[in-house]
Amino acid sequence: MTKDTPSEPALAPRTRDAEATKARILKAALNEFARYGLAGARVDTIAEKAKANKRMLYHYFGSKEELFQIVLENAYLDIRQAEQKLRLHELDPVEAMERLVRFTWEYYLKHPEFIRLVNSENLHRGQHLRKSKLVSIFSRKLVEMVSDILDRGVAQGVFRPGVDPVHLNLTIAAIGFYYLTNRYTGSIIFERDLMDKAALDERLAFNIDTILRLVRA
Amino acid sequence: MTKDTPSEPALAPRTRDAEATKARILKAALNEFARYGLAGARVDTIAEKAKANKRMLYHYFGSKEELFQIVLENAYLDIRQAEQKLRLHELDPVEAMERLVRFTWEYYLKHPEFIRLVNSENLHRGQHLRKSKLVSIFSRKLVEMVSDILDRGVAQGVFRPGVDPVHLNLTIAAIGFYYLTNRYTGSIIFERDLMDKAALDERLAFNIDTILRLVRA
DNA sequence: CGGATAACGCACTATCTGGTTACTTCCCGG
DNA sequence: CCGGGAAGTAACCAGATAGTGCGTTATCCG
Repeated sequence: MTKDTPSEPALAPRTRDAEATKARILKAALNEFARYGLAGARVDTIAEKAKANKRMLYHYFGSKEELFQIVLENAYLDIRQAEQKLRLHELDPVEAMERLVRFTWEYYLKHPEFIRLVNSENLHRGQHLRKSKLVSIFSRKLVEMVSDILDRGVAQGVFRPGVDPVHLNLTIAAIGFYYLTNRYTGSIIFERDLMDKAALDERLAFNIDTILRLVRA
Repeated sequence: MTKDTPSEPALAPRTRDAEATKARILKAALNEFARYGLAGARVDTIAEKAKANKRMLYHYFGSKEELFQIVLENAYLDIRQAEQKLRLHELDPVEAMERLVRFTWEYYLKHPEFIRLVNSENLHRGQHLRKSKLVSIFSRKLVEMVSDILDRGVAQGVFRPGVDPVHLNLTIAAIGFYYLTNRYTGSIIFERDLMDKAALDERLAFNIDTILRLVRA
C-alpha cells in the first residue's frame, strides 16, 4: 500500500510508515510474549521496544490478546512454510525422514520463541490458535508430507506398514521440543548442561536414531 | 508440632491449626499456579480458595515466588517418590521398561498440574528449581534406576549396549509430556481430539513401542 | 495547493496486584 | 488461671497495568 516512489532509495527513513510500524510491533511482541508469556508480557514494554507509541499498538491490533493471537499465528505459519520448502518428496524415504527430524530440531533450536509461544498458548488451552483458519490448512500439508514419506518407505520395503503419521509427527516434534523447552529444569535434574554444543549434537543423533528405529521394517 | 491431644478425635475441627492452613494454601497455590502460571496466578485468589487470610500466606511463605518455589519442589518430590515405589528392579528388563513408560504416561495424565508447573518454571529459566537441594538427590535415583534396567537388559542380551540412560529418560518423558502438554494446540493442528479415551490408549501403546524399539538389541 | 485521511503521541485513568500495618482472638504452658 | 506468643483478620497502600480521549502532524490525492 504505502510504497516509496520507485525513484527514491528504499532506505530513506520514512517518518510515517504503517506497515513498518506494524512489523516492528509484531517483532517486539513476539520477543516479549516468548520471554514472559501472555500474562507476564507488558504492553508498555512491547510499545517501547518497537519504538512505537502504545496507542498505535491498540490501533492496529485491538488488544493485548489479539496481538498475541496474531503473533502466535505468524509463528505457526512460519514453521509450516519452512517445512514445505524442504522438498522431502525429492529424497528417498530414509533420507527424507532424517532430514525432517533434523529440520525440526534445528528449527526449534533457532527459534526458541516458537516453543515458548506454543507453551504459553497451551497454558491458555489453545483459545487463541483456535481462531486461526490458516493454521489448520497448512498443518494438513505437514501430515500429508509425512504420510507420503511413510507410504514410499513401505512400498520400498524399508519402512514397516501401519505407522500412524499423526503419532509419528507428534513423536518427531516431542523428542526435540521437550528437550529444548525443558532445557532449564532438565539441566538441573540431570546435572549436565543440555545446551552444550556436544550435548546438542548428541541429542540430534539420538533423535534421528529413535525415529528411524521406530519406522524401519 | 501442634498436635491434637491423643484423647481428642483427630477430625475435630480445630479453629486454629498452622499445619492445616499451610496445607490448604499449598493446595490452592498448586491449583492456581498450574492454571495460570506464575505471572497469571493471583495471590488473592490463592488465599481465598485456601480459605485463609492473605496475611497468613505471606507469613508462612514469604512471597509469591517463594510459594511457587515450594509448590514446584513438592510437585517434583511427589513424582520422584512415586517412581521409587515402582520397584522396577524386581521385574525383568523389558517389563520394567514398559512399566516405567506406562507409569510416566499415567502420572502425567493424572497430574496435569505437574506438567503445567514444569512449563511455567522453564519459562522462568529454572530459577526456582535451582534453589532446591532435594530435587537433585531424588533425580539421581531415577537415572540410576533406568541405568540398572538398561544394564540388566544388555547382560541378558535383550537390549543393545550404548544407550545413554539420560537420553532415554528424556525420551520417555518427552513422548508423553509433549503429547499432553500440547493437547490443545495439538488437537487443533491435527484436527483430532487427542484427549479422547481411545486416542490416549493408542498413544500409550505407541509410546511403549517407541521405547522398546529404541532399546532392543 | 489544500484539505481529508491516516499516522502518531501525550497524558490520563480505573482497576488490579503484591505486599504490609495494625489489630484481635485463641491456645497452652507454667 | 493468666500472660505471652502464635494464629488469624480487615483495611489499606504504592506502584503497576491495560486501555483511551483527544490533539498534532505528515502524507497523499484531487
